[in-house]
Amino acid sequence: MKSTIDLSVLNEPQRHAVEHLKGPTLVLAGAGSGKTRVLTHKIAYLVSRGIKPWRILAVTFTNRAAREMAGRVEKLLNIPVQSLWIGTFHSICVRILRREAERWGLSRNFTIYDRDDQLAIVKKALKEMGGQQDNLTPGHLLHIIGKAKSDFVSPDEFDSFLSGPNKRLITDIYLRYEKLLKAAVAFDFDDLLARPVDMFTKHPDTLKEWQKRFSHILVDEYQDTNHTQYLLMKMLSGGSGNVTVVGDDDQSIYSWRGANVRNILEFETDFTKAATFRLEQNYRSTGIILKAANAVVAHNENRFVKKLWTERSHGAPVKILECLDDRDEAARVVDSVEQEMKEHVYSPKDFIVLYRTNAQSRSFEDVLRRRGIKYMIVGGVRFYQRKEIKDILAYLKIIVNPDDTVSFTRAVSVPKRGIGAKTIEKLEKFASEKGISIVEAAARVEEVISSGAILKKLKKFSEILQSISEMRGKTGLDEIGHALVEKTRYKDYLIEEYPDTFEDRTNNVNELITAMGEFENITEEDDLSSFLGEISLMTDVDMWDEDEGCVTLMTLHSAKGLEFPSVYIAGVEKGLFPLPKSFDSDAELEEERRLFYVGMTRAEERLHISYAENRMRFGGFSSGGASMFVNELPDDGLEFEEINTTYKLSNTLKNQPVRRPMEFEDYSQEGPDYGDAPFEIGAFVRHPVFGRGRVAGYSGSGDKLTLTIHFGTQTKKIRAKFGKLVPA
DNA sequence: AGATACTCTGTTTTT
DNA sequence: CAGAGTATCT
Repeated sequence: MKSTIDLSVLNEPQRHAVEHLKGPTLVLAGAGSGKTRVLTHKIAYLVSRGIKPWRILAVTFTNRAAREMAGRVEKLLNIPVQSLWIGTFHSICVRILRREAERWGLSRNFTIYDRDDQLAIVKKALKEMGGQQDNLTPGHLLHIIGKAKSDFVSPDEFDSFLSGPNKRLITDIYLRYEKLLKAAVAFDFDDLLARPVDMFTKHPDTLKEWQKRFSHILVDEYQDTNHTQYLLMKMLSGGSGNVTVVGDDDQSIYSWRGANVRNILEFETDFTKAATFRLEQNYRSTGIILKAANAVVAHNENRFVKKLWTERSHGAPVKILECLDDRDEAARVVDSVEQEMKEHVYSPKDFIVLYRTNAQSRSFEDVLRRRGIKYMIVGGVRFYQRKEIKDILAYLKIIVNPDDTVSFTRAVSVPKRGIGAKTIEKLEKFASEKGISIVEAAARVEEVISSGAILKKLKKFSEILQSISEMRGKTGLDEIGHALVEKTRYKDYLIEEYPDTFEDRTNNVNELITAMGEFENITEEDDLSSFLGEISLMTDVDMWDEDEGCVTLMTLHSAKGLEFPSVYIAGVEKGLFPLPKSFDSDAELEEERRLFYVGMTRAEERLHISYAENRMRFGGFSSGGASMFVNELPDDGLEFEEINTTYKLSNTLKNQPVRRPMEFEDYSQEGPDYGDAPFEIGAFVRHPVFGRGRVAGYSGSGDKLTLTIHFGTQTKKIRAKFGKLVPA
């Protein structure tokens, strides 16, 4: 399977990074500098040099990236390469765990618990430990547990890993949590990574085999790996030492999830004789966009300083949209999208709207829908997180893993069967006494419960499970799905329970069944467990189809690794981005800034940044205004489009294309205080409350300026708090 | 066991 | 404001 790979399309550092086949390799790749290109070419190059595809392990950040990478490698090689090991850390670990389960004394039919499942377990543990203590919420506990697991803190070290008065209690809950997981034959997300590391430590012989298997390891987005992932990578590459990591410390945005930037910062000292390649030429963005992004991220202290450059022309200015409130923001962003579609050759799919929090999508959704523009929201309620989907999956999960109590509890209660907490508790107790699974306990219900009605209902439930179980392995997955929905009369349940939304929900169920039918099993597992394993690791970005012809909306986090001709970053405002909480520490604030940087560098041709003066949030509104990040943008190449449109016409500012937003404070009236004005006498201004006016005079100076403004017939004194006026 | 009415609480980001 | 959790009723 030899073919030659054309490396002439690469620039010099890219080519050197590709050709450097032996030993640890660090590729510091700035945004848009072609890191994916380096990775795909390196893989293809390795194969062309005779390395067997199945001896190459490539780790990506999302399943989507894995899929794309595989596609690009195939294109380069012009042959299919199914045997390549490519996927996220999580999906690769699942494959390893299933293969090694028996030798490691684990079950291969484990369930993967998502956050909701984890929450159920931790609540149970908390309850058993005497209920909730002050400030020890289930979410908080999960955070601690997750942190320990992603730092690879062992159970014995856990105690010293903690500090504070609740130390003992947290440890107890943690141990109980682990027990419950074990009893349910389930792994949480962090276990998927930690277990293999743990097992490789205890079983060096199996580790040796895997080390021998992988002659080359490549890791993408290395700046967002956590300690456990680092250990795993180091272990697996221990044999050959041929490990290539690619990343950009400026794009590290997942430390809250346990990612450790130190992994990339200390790679060179950690892997001796590491070769480092820097990719600093940006091919994605226009000069202005790149300059703006560079200027913003330069405010961070803790980083490798690099100089990203481009040969591209300057391009259009970065546009700042100042808006009244979130609805106004959505309207103006969509206005701008429509205008750009008209003026340029853009189609809906060329646009992306990015925001800090999922909740912000709503106002955009409203406007887009009203104007009949096709759009797609990525993230938010993920498909496999929807209630109706999780209901169906719960049945499938207990068929694969009858010990999965969380799924059992869910399945047995939808559709409502009149089986409640008490009954489930009894079954659980019986199961643990007899050493049988909870599903089996339900089948032997007559040994547990005497009540006729409940007995009958549980029998019926067991029969459904039984009949579906029998189909396993004999028919297509979609037929199993159909039968399940049929037998549980799930659609009737939806109609009854959700009269308003049952149509959407039914569609989702149908979509799930379709997905089951289309599922292609690439592992040697049975179809059902492999399907379940894969979809638990699926995210919305993985399913997103970029060719739909829609305007896309997603969070800044989800946008990592993507690029679009025209990008809108919404809600770059005080109190929202950076989130107030991030002022706790420089590290957090810098991460917010990197997130902004990631957003900016998604843009190829046009970048827009918007913020609102007021935003609807939990009932009331809160005031915002330009974020500190807006003020970090360089003056060159910015264009403000303000609430006060008359402003632009004002002669006094004709030669000042760049202006900071200014704040107004009106002490003479109550109500929203915002607006802006030049302080020259005679200038036109518009005040949100009083409307259009003309400056008649002013007193004071600096940021304590009082303007006298004629609003038609009435004259008002308005105190204006200016930022600074920036000369052209 | 489940429905209803109420309070509380919390609001990042996600493999 | 919405979703979760709790108390109280049927």
